[in-house]
Amino acid sequence: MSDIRRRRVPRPVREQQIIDAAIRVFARRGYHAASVDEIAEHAGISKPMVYLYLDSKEGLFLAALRREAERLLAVFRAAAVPAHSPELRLRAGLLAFFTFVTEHRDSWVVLHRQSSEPSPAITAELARSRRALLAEVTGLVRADIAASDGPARPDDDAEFVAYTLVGAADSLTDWMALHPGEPPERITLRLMNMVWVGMRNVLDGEVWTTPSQLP
Amino acid sequence: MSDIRRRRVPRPVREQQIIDAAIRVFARRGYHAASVDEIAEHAGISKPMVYLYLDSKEGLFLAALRREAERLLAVFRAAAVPAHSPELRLRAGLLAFFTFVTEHRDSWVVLHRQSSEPSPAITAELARSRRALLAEVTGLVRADIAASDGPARPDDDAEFVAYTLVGAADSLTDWMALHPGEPPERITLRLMNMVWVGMRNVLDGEVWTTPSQLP
DNA sequence: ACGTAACCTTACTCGCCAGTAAGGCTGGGG
DNA sequence: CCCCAGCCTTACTGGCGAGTAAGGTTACGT
Repeated sequence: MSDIRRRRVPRPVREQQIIDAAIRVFARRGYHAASVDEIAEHAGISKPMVYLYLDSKEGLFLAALRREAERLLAVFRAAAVPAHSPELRLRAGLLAFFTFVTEHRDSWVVLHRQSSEPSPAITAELARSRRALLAEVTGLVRADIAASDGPARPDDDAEFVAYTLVGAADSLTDWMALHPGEPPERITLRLMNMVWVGMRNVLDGEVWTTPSQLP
Repeated sequence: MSDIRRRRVPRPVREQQIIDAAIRVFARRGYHAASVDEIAEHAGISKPMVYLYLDSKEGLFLAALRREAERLLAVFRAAAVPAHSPELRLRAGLLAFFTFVTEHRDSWVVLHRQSSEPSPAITAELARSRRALLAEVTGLVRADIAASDGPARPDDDAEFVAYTLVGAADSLTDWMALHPGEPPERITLRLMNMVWVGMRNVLDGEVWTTPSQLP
């Protein structure tokens, strides 16, 4: 788009352009249906360049995956700093997440909606990135437990809560698509509202009991 | 496996066998990487039979999708009957869901972990099945609102709660894989515990407020 | 000025797999 | 007993797309 039609771009720049294009195409078509030719074209380049710089289709996908996973994790970590109280850390983390998804929808699609791909390497990398996020949230929850006065709970519980939170946030990602007006702040607020009290219940070992006898 | 090697199986039976095989293979490989040949082999048959009965690879996938979506929805509906109180309905529904996933893991993988497939028809069908589940849950939540004494809440809230619940349950599906011993009953209990109070908060319009000033 | 490394292209090969043509079995109804 | 409807097979075609061979072109350092 610049005035000078920049041919002959240096490698590091071109690599990022290729990854940018890859994310767009992978998000739209999925790993298998995406063709390297189409990605090359989006990057304003021909196919052999992709192979020269990124080795293979799988290598390209992995590079894209890693870059975006890194981005998301960085944003989350930067937001949920230990300076805040547990509640505010969680709130900030959720807000950062919803904001990221809003602003980088394609990245999110590639990051999350691509399971059951053939290559073990890809499956592994996908799992790794999700685990990293889960670990971060689990850490948050555990910190909250440590700060609270209740008895030490088994790790299982922190993990359980983390899975619930991440899954809920993930699904609300779809809800956002249905309500384009809704700002991330409102979604975060509602989710906090819904989840905060119950979290304390689980972590304090309080048990929900069936209000009348079971059938 | 039976004593008589049953060649020449009647069509309706064979169709179900093909769909059974398809679910196993699609779950393992994903839509694109799965080959019709492999599915045919799993069904103890040759490829043209698949095309004769199910038309195309896409038709086969759609048939599998529809059958399993139907199953899951039926199980959920049967459990969450209106006879119970809202809480017990939700509990029963969640329990049915977790039980289904435990017993039909492949079906669940095909049903949920297959987005961003090329064909619009498949994307549409996948979305339809998820929407059906969400609609069911939203209905439950709405029924709960109606039963409660609070002011009429906008529909948005019921939908929001439903997305949260479905997403949480979905993600806990992964948690189950990590904790094979855990029975569906315990998972359901914990999730109810975590979510029930907060649900009331959201539906009653109570607002979580930041405990100290925001950064 | 000019060589060379880095950038980039056209024009292939080759294997895989969806889909099909052409016809062989077999068993139940007349 | 015999025939035909419905079950099933082997053996193809055709195209798509990952990966590559072979070489052309620019710009930067000296």
